[in-house]
Amino acid sequence: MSTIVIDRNLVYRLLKQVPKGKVTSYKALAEAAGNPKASRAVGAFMRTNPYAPIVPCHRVVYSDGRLGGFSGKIRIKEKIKMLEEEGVIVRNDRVERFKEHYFDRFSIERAKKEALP
DNA sequence: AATATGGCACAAA
DNA sequence: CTTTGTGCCATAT
Repeated sequence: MSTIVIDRNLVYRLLKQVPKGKVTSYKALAEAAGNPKASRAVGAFMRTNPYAPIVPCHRVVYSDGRLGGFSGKIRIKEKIKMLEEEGVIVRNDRVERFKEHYFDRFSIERAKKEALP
């Protein structure tokens, strides 16, 4: 019996809580949304994100600080550029001082009240 | 409807 | 540190 395993809209709303200059991970979002195992699905949500760039999908990276994808290989440069404009230094596909920039203090309560475009 | 492919994570080697 | 294999869930074909 199956139920919803991870709520796509909830993930988008949670992601909106990540402030400029910070990053989060696919895993953190999956956890916050209630399914720690669904990190890969979160990636799929980002890939088909209808609310970009209102929903800051460029602020989502691997849980170890590496960048991961962004629509293939070429446009990864743009992700880096956006992040650096927000104050996040990226070197060798890795976020510098990852821990300091890492955000995972999501509020599920606030997210549920958030509206989506 | 069935299989393949991903903007992932984690453990083992 | 790297590579390889496995689990997971949503999308693309």
